[in-house]
Amino acid sequence: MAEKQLSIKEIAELAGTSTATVSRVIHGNGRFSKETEARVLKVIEENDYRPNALAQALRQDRAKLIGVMVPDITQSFFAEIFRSIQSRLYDQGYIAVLCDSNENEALEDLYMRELRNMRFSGLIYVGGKHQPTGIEAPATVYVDRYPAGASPESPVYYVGSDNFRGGWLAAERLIAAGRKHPAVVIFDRQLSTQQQRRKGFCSALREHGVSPEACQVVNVDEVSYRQGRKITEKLCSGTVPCDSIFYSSDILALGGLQLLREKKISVPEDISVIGMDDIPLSTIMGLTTVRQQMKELGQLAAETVLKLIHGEEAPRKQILDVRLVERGSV
Amino acid sequence: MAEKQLSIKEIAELAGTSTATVSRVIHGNGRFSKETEARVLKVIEENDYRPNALAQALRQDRAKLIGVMVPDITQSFFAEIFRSIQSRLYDQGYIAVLCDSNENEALEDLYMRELRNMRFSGLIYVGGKHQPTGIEAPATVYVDRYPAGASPESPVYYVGSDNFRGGWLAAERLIAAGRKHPAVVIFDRQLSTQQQRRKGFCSALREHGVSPEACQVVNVDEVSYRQGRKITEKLCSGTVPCDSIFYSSDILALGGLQLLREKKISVPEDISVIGMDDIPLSTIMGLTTVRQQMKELGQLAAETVLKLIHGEEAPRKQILDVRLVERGSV
DNA sequence: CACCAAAGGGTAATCGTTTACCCATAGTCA
DNA sequence: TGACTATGGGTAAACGATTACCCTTTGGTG
Repeated sequence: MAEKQLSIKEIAELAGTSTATVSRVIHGNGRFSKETEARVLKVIEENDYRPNALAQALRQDRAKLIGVMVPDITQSFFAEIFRSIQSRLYDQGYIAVLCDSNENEALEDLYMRELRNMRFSGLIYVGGKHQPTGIEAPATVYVDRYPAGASPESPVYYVGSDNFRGGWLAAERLIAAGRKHPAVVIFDRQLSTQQQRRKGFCSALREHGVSPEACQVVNVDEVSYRQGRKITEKLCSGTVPCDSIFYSSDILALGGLQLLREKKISVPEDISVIGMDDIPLSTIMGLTTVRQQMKELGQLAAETVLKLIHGEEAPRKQILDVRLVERGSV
Repeated sequence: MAEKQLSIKEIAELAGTSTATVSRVIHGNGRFSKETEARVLKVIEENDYRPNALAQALRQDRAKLIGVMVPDITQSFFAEIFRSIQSRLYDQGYIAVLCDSNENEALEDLYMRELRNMRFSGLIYVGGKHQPTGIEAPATVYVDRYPAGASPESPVYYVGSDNFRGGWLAAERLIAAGRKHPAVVIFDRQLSTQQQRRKGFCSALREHGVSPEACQVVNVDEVSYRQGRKITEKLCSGTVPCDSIFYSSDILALGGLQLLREKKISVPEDISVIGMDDIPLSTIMGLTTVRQQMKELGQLAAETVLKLIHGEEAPRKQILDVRLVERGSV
């Protein structure tokens, strides 16, 4: 089996035609008779022939590669999205090339150069801060974070969750639990996702007659369990009263949960905790959270980038719904 | 900046030489004078020229791509390893292509076909069960799990942790804590890593005068928090006494920890718990565990595959040390 | 002076596709 | 009948690099 990959020339010879005809049959475009087609297909089948991807790409100056840029693949939120992207792209004959930039813009640019040198046909930019420099990516879709540089004049394709609603749902839930002194923990004030969550949260408070002034907004400079702990400790020992916390990421919330546990501060009696994302771990830890549809985000992103590549129309902005998942930490 | 990628022909023209000379200068092999070299390098520099990866690969029938096959990238153990592989390979001008097989052998084979069609030059097979079929991978390194099909006659290159010692350390620690009725939770009895951990664990018990019969060995059919919970519940409610558990993965252990907490079974007073891997989450959860050097595993794997590609000698089997990390769950 | 080797560098074939042209045959229509 | 037009399919030029050959010049050696 699979002795040696044949070339199109050899296939043509075996089928008694020219390479042009073989190529036409493969792509179903050109002109050929039913009989010729059958003959060629048979030979292809028998020899398990597949066109050399490199030659194809060289000729067309486009490889069937799609870059997927993520800030940190060890975060299950991104990993989950990547999986779904990869699987969707694979179905369409495209390879997803994961680039973990480690939240590092310089590294991002280096990866972009590499992708470009490979003549990639599209880019899915997950959780990125800036628009990649200089290099005009062929087809680009932003996922999760809306790029800072985007504006009505330079629109982008975006797939994300309804972050505003996420914040809103979290606030509503805390209010329903009778909480009066909430706090919000966000990652980076510049990020669109974080901003939206905060805004949604504060709007809901206002709506329900809770003064937003009663709400502390603090931020951390990294999404990690450690930072979740740290900020929670600060909130607990601060002078401002605090009876509930909305973390803009489950990772932060879980770190916080752990600290509260150690401090013997009982959840949800003394403090209510609510997260966002709903990573697998949250189920087991009993964290109430706002669920993002990770799988769907990835799928939609993949589909959108493929549409762009094929020159089809695609919506500029696709927002998926979020949902409150009750687990007992509120 | 970066208007349009120039071709070697254009570079040659600008430098007043032939493409052959440019190519020679780039690869530093052929024959050329100092002056020519300087002239060519200057033009390359000025135009930010980089050889078209596709053309290069087509010509040499080898692309600078290395497949990295993992069973589940959402597990931070694998994600961490991938990161380190990717970064090391990138330094040497190679691109890591992550393939998440979802523990699915059929899918693995499909990815292998794709990789082959792209003329990949190497494969790092992380946590894989079987040796990829048919397709003779150019240079292959196995990480973590030792492939089932390997034997002295068909040796493979392997990078892994000292799993036997990992089990041993865990057992020693439990014995030191005065535990008499340990249990071991492993994933798949067929996997070399799991076997070794169990063997190491049991050997240490024997060594310290604890009869291995007193030790329950149970297994789960998936590495997940959920399975960790489930098996722990079973262990607690069984008729066999059980005062300590060694989980062959932190993910399982954390699931167990959570269940014990809910059941108000106090850790470490009533039951000691010890995991393996030391994923980031374990720090925060206070899980005592046996640490694998993930970063180093990835790095070593990347270096080894590069050596193989370059036709250099490389050790067949590289085993990294593990270390007990005390955190209070024992 | 004849011969040879080494240094420096150019020519062109090649890798496996795609595709713009070109050509032959047969059928249609005025 | 002659002019056209499908229809089916072949030829060969790209795509951008690498590299086996070949050529020229220079200098050394007998």
